[in-house]
Amino acid sequence: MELSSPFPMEAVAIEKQTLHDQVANRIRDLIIEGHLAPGTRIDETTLVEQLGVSRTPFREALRTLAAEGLVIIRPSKGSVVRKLTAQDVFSMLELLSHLEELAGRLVCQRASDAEIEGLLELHDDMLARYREGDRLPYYKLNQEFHSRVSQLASNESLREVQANIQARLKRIRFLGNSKPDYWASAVSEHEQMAAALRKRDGEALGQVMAQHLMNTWDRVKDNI
Amino acid sequence: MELSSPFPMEAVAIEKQTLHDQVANRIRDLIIEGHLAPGTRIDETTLVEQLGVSRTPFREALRTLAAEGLVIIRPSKGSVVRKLTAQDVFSMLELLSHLEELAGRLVCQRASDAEIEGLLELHDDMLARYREGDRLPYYKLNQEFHSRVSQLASNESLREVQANIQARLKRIRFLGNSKPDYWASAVSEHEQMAAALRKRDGEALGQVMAQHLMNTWDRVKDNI
DNA sequence: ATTGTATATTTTGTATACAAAATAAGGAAT
DNA sequence: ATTCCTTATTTTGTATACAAAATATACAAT
Repeated sequence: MELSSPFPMEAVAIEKQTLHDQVANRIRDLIIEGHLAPGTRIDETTLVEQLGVSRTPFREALRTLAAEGLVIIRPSKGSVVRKLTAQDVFSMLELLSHLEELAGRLVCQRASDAEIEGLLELHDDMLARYREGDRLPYYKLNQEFHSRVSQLASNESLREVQANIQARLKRIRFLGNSKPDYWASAVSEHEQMAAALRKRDGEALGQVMAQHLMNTWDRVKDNI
Repeated sequence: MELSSPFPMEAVAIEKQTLHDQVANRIRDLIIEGHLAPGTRIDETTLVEQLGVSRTPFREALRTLAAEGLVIIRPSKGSVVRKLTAQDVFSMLELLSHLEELAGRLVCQRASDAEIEGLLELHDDMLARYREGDRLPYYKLNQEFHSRVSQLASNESLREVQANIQARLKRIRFLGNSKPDYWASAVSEHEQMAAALRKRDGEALGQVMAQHLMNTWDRVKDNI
């Protein structure tokens, strides 16, 4: 496995995209960006028309989205955008915090010095964005940071599962960082992560990352 | 959430099964039971004929199986049964061991006395099957035991992820238990689990369950 | 024989057509 | 008006038909 490559995902993703995949991506975006609110019924006829495709690839897309947990298909009764209960979100964050804990420990064991260096640079970028108050770039870098930790843990299954949960939570996490005071504390947690990374202290890194996630829960729990 | 119900899964599964789901189940079985070996190309025309359905539900089934990680769809080039590399299996077991560790700890915190009692009974049954040398019933009870622990951890996301990984590993695990000496040591690990459960010692239970999985790796690693 | 190229065949992807549900609409009876 | 039943209408599920790739085959040139 080529772990030191900077773009392992992109390399495989070049595979020609089938219509089905494009549709899945578009619907996914609609859901994440809130154009299709949780609980909404997914109207095949209008959506199909809007996307300009036939029902066949559309329905295949729905199947994959259902498997990803973004959509619920109720046989003969249509599909709806999955609505997360507070309990759903808690269970995801609880699980995710343990996954990140594991990822943190593994990164310290398995990543090369250069890779750790790369993570720290990312962290510095984030900090700069925070100081400038550039919320969206910060958010993107944050995503990138976590997904890179996940990569560098060198456990493909772990990476997949984390990516899936992140995708489901995407909308909610964005919400969580929208209040400035929360932002400050999130940043300070990231400072701790960077410190642990520098020392390659897997135990500490794992702890902070887990804590970070459980704090996220506190931030969002009342908005669900 | 109804956690004390003995059959929460079955309750929702009653939902009328669409053809697509039946096909997915059948193909899944074919894969798990080894009738469709890893790496085999999935020939739509023959499979479709064999199952007596049209291509539409069949292809939808393939999509869900792909999302579950059992099948790989290469655009325009057909689908193949996913072949697990040693590294794949290791990454799954590494992840799974941490998930079970988490599940073990949570069960000790969250399950009722009656539920723990139920687990212990299951354990006794397993032991009886082991003494009689009834391999298949033991295997089934073992599956049941682990999936029940997963249930009683009261974290739906955790349960889903575990179930998915278990499904992917099913064939391999079956293999792992096929040698008698391995069986004995697996049983002794289960004894330790039961002991920890009786004391509600989450830490200990988590440790044994994780260890149990990593031993599984040792058992199977040369057969992949 | 080997390589290359053109053509035929198969396989895959998508659209449409038809069947079977489910839902909505329209009365009749109370 | 409310409930029930019957009949449209819409929506969902599945099969088939057509289009576009990919693969295999046949043959010529070297």
